[in-house]
Order: sequence, then structure tokens, then C-alpha cells
Amino acid sequence: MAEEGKKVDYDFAAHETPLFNAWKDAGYFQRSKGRGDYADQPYTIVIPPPNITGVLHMGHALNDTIQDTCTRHARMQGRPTRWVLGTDHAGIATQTKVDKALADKGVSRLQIGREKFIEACWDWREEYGNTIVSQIKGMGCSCDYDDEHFTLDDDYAHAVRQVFSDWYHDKLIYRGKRIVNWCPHCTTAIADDEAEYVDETGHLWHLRYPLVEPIDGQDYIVVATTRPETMLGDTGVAVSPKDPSKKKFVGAKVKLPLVDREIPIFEDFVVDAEFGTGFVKVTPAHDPNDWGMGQRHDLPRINIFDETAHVVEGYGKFSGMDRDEARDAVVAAFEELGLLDHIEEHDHSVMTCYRCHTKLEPWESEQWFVAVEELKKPAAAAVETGEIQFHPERWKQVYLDWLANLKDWCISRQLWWGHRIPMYYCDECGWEDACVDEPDACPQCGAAIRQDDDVLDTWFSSQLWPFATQGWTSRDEVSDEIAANYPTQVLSTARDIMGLWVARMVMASEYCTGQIPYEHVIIHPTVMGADGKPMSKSRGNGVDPLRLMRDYGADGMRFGLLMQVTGSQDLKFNEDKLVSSRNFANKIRNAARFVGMNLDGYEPGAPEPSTPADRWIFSRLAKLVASLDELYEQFEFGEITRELYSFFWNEFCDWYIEFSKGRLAADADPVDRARCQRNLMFVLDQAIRLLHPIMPFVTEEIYQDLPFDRSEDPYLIGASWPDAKALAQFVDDDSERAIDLVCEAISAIRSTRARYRLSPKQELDVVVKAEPDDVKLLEAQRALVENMANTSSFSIGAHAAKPESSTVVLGSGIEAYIVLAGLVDFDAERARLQKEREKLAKDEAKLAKKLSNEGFLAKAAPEIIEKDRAKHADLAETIAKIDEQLAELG
RNA sequence: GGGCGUUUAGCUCAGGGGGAGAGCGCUUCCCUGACACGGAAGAGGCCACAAGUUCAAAUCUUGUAACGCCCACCA
Repeated sequence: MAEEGKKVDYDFAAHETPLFNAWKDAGYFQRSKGRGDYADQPYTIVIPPPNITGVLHMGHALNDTIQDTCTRHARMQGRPTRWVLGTDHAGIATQTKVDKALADKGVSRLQIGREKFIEACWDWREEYGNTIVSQIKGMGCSCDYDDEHFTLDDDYAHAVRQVFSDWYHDKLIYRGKRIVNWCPHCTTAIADDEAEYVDETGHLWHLRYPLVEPIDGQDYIVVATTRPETMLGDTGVAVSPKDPSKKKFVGAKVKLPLVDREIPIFEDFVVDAEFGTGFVKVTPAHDPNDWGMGQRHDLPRINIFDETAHVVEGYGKFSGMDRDEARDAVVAAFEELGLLDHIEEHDHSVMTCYRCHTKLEPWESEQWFVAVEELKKPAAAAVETGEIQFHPERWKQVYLDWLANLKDWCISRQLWWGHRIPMYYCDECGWEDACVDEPDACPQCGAAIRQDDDVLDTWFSSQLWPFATQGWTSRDEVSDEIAANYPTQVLSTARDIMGLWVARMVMASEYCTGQIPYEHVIIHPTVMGADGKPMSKSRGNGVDPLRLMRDYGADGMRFGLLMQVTGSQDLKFNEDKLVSSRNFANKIRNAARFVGMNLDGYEPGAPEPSTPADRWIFSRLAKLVASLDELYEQFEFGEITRELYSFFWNEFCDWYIEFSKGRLAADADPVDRARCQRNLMFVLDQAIRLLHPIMPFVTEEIYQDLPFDRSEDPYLIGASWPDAKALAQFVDDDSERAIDLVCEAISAIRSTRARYRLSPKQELDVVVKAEPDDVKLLEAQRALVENMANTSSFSIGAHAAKPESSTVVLGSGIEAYIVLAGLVDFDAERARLQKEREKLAKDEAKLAKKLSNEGFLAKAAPEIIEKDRAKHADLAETIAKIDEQLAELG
């Protein structure tokens, strides 16, 4: 035992791990068997496969909590449920990591060659790739660990090759020389949406380009550029067709300094006459816009950089310089020649590599592309028709906008780690084709063939995830698993991969399976640091979920995270919520302990709500379940946690357990005592079922410890979700009203006690005035009030008179008079009453005004008017009472 | 330049046309036989601002401001 006052370090993992292993060993993580009404409604979630380079971060913690909660809820509902698990090979991320690991040993990838390097990647994966999976286990996630997938598994690779081949033969994949975002550090192409924009204050250099023939006495023009070094590859100068002052230059030529190349001046619509000088230098090989102009005006494309962004041979002293050196050198050369007009400061954004943050170079190279025009149509339709639903709904528009603006997708990457593009070439006869199975030799001439060197963008394989993990092999064969369980029900993910992954899965799934991949897409809020900014190492505002699990338990972390889920797009991480959640788990454990301690002579049996308190808690439970069912359908996780919290703590613990204490006493009526035990067990049983999807560990522990009826299932994870329809019979508004009155009366007495520093042991004389109907309800429950408020006398009446020297305490619908003669300081009581009176008078005046408003009386709903009238009458009466009392006090 | 989100108690956030809510923090009392990770009782808010709709607005509409996110080919 810990010493008094010392913080108890509860070893959560020691309690959690055995339970997790028990579930796993009993096979609960494989697809569950259906049960009841839901037996034929399979429920599948595929996890967004974490990168093998990853460790669990807050985004995973939240996302995996959401998915496990959905999965466990569905499993308890009786749906045949499975949460598909796996990891992603993560091309660039892994290659970068392994590169670095090798570099630390003084080895470079180029030295050891492709084959050895890929071996090193697999070794790396063996060693570190499962870290995140074990962390997911620590969270209690009920994924199917026995059938884990990896995006480079043989069957997965087969699916990738199949899709590539199908798309190639359907002309949905083509090869082309295009300008792509090139990372000179990773030496690979990067898709547009993998690029990150970074704002930067740079310069706008104004360079003079001499005209071949002077025009109107002008012998040069000035171009403005942020990238002077690329002028080495200029093949034109463009002006806006809407700029009359430039008309006279169109058709003229300039002599490009430093390289002495004559290049034309022409008009193009992309030019903005207002920007810079209105003259744009055009470098088709090093700028996407210029590339387009080059196409339109048939300009040569001169590539001045190699794959590491060093200037190629043939440019004199500039050759061999990297881009930054070349920039300085070019600017210096212009200055020397007197051709540097001037320099301006200029804010702009530059594209950087999302892996290594190197500035990307628009670079012309031969790449493979997916033609998206046809693929995106069904993907848009699926969402427009509502077949796929987004939660929150506003993401629907974001998705559709992304699709609408989608351009062809560059899928080739100049990396080694990944799915090698299944294109085969015969250098002898020129044959080439995409093949699912590698051919031995050229089918045309029998010569040796070679495979394309590049690998596919990681997202090309990720887009197949929902079906490639479920036995998909080709469009012509439908696996049993797909036939039975596809589409999946829920995809939960962060908003930043909406286009990258979510939309592409829909496109791929529609093509490969003819179906949508999932019915509901949950876009959860992004977890920001406590300062409201994205978590990052450099900001130091990151939080480690592993630490959170140690401090608050997996249950505490899960509940605390879900509590923070709202419809908002960000979530400012609030550790206080985890503290509350950990305390809540403790409360649950202790409530169960209380029940367990009071089970002497317990005989299992049907619940029997015999007292209003019983009927009240049963009614509250019935309403809770109905509400939770609705909230689960809407994926309102924050609201779910709040309702569970307040039911369990503020209703079950604060009141029902307290009400039960008298009935459980050794000298209590044995028949009622037995009923009370069964009712407590029933409510607790239902409550832990409701809590289990979010707090799986505490609830399972309780289920195992107490003598619940486990005949349906030995583990709570497999037990059934409370049935709202069956519980509806317990809804009982009269009993709810009765207990509300009891609670009000007790609270009124307790607050008086607190206000006047009266000991809990001081018995009080109390009179309560209430509506006639309420008098009856309250009268029946007088024992509860007497017990919990410690009264010496307690009377109730519709016309009860205020006793002498008593104070008035107001509840909604009751007035409690507590006799204070000889007990209190009347000065304080007078001051308190004055304050109370002022407040009431203000309310009364407001209501009186409202009730004299003709518009209100004419148009407001009758029941509202009635309510306000009654309220007003009440107020007036109470004020009179207070005045009376003030007079009495003198 | 477009689109979206946020603005409610000291802090973090729910709520969403008819009497302002929670958790944490704070104050007072209580180690009472489940729980001090607890119990009881309290203090604390012109619900960002302005106009409009309405009998009635924290809530709906429009606009403004601040903060934040996403998208876009500013050379």
C-alpha cells in the first residue's frame, strides 16, 4: 500500500495486458459470429495502415480509439465484425530511414546496389516495423491480429500488378515526358499533393535582356524572376495579350545574355500584365507554367539541371554548380555586364519535399501517369448520391472539390523500396507491355527482357487497401470475403489525406470491384498541441500517447480523447480531460466494488424495479440507451462520453447507490434487500456494456470479477449491447419526477446546512410545500429524504405554512422551509435573503413584461405562455414569502 | 484570390429560437463503512461586435473583427 498522501502509481499495463491476451487467445479479434437482428449485417473497418517507420502519435491514438469504439460497439450489437489490420511500406519514408541508417555505418545505397538495399529495407522492417502494432495492442484495439497485412505482401503485390496492368490496357495509365516536382535530395518525382508549400521572403530580380533590334529606341527589355539561375534554359519571353504597351515587342527577339541564344517574344494568356514588368522569361524545362507555354508555342525545352539540381555540362563556369551557387553566379554575371536592373523583396511560397523538406525542382523527365478523367466520375457520383456519407457532412464538398480539380497523377517514383512498375521491355524488337506475371523472355522475339527501374507511388498501392486486404485478385473473380463483407462500413481518418488516400480508394474500388469501398467516412479533428498549433518536435508541444497510457491507463486516454471529439476541425489537446477520465474509470471500479461488497446472500434473478428510485434509474437507463443508439449512428463520440459520464457518475453513483445504502443494511427487509442487489447488478451490468466500447479494460475486469450472468458470453467483449426496445418498458416519467423532487429537497436541506455551518449531525425540522401531485410523490419517498438529509421532522403539504424562524430554499416546483430558530446568525440570513430577493425581482419583472406583450400572447405557443404564467405566479408568491420572512427578521 | 472552421465561466470546451452547461481550477466544510483519482455546498458569464428576421435570438440571416486550417499555375 502506498503511504498516505503519496500519489498512488497504478500500474495500468499490469491490469490491461492479461485481459488483452485473454481476448486474443479466445479468438475475439477474428471476424465475430453474428447474433440476433444484426446477424446478417457484417461490419468491417480497415485501419489506415500506419507506416512501418511510424510510432504511435496522437493522431493514431485518437483515430484508433474511434475505430475500436465502432468495432466493439458493432461486435456487441451482434454484427459479424472485423477490423482489418496492416502496415504500409511507405516508399520514401522508409527509404530515407534506411538510407540514413546505412549512412551512419558509412555505407551508401549506391555502393551496395538495389538488391542489397531492398534486403536492408526488409531487415529494417523486421526489426522496427512492428513497433506501432504493439502500441496499438497496448491501446486495447480489437484488430484482427491473426490476419495482418502489409502492402508489400505477395498477394498484395499481385493485386497492385493486376491493377497496373488493367489500367495500362484500358489506357488509364500512360507514359509521358512531363514536368514533375523533383526532389533533388531524394532524386525522385513527387506528386503535386505530396509537395508542401513554405512561405518565404525571397527576391524578385529584374534582369535586362538585350533586344536583337532596338524598338522605338529601346535596346533591352526587363524581365522579373524569382529564379534567375534558370535563365540559362530560357527559350522565350512572354507578354500578356491584354497589354497594349507590349504589342510592339511581339515577334521581336532578344539575345539571351551569358548563353548568347536568340529567343522570341510572344503573347500568352497565362501572363499577368500587372505582375513584375509584364515580361516573363520562359523556361519550359524548369517551370510548369512555362512548360505549358512551351507546348503552345513550340519552344525548345532545355534542361539545364541534372537529377541533383547541378548545372549540366555546356554552360562554362556555371556547369557543376548547384542551383544556389548558380543563382549567385548568374546574378553576379548580370551585374558585371551591367544587365542587373534592380532587385526587389518578394514574398512567395516555395514547394518543398514533404519528406526531406528540400526545395523541389520542377524538372522535365519521363514518368508514368494515371489518367483520372474517367476514374473520377464514379468516385464523385458515389458521394453526390449519398452512397458514401461524410461525417461531419461538410467534408463532402471538400472531397468533391478535390476531385473536380484533379489532374493526371504521376505514379512513378525513382526509388528502390516499393512496388516495381510491372512494365517489361525488349531492347531487341521494341516490344513492351504491362504484365501481372513476369515473362521469361520477349513474347515476340524471345530475347531477354528488362523491367522498368522505377517503383510506384506508395499511394498507388494504398488505394487498393480496402479490397486488396480482403482477398481481391482481379475484376473477374470475387473472393468469398469480398462477396460477404464488402463494402466496408466505416473509414476513419485525418483530413489531410482526404485526396491523397480517401478519394483514390473510391476511384480504385469503383474500378476494381464495381462498388464503393466504404459507406461512412469519419474525418476526425486534428489533434493540436495545448497551444493550438500543430504538434511538432521543433515547437516542443508534442504529447506522447505512450506516456498518456502510463499515466491514465488506456481506458483513461481513450475516454479522454473521445470526450474532446466535436464537429470542429481541430482539437486543442487538453490533458485535464484525461485526468477526469482516469478518475472516472476509478469511479466505475469503486462503484463496482461497492456493489460487490454488498452481495451477501445474492441470488441472481430478473431485475425488479419496486421502488421509485429503482424505477427512476431504470427509466434513466432506458433513455440513455436509446440516446446512445442514435448518437452512435451519427458518430457523435463527444456526446456519447458525456452522456455515459453523467449517467454513471451523477445519477447512478451520486444518487442511486446512495439511495440503496439503507436497503442494503444488515437490518433491512431481506426481500427488498435481495431486490436491491439484483437491481444494482442489473444496472451495473448494463452500464459496463455501454461503457465497454470506449473503456474496454475496466469494464471487462468488472464483468469478470462480479457474479454477472456470463452464460451468453464469458467475456464482455462478446456480450450483447443493451437493447433499447426491450428497455423501453422501464421508461417511467412519474418516478423520474418523484426522484427529482427528492433530490431537490435533499439538496435544499444540504445547502442550508452548508450555508450556516450546521453539522451533518445536526437534525433539522423541515417543511416542504409542493404541488398536490408532487406532494403525493414526495410523501411516498419521505424515508429517502429523512435518511439522506438527516431531518428530525419532515412534513409535506400543498398548502404547508412557513414555520416561524425558518428559511426558504427554492427548488423547481418546491419550496423547502427549514427551521433555524436558535441555530443561525440572522444578520447573515437577512443579507442572503436580500440578495435572493433582488435576483427574483429581476426575473419577475422580466416575465411580467413578457406576459404583458400582446405579440407574445397572440403568437407564442399556448404551452409556453402557460408555463410562463405559472412561473410568474410562483415567483410572485416566493417574493412575498421572502418579504414576510424579512419582516419577521426585523 | 477562393473555401472552411473557431470566437460561451480563469482554462479547455459542450449546447443550439422560449429560464446559461460540463470538466479542470478557485472558495468553504467533510479522511461518513465504494471511491480524497472522493463526498457535500458555493463563487464565477450583457454566449466576439453590429445590423436584421421573430411575440421571443447565445441559438437563424447578413456583415465586421480576431485567430486558425485547406485549396490555387503570383513568373
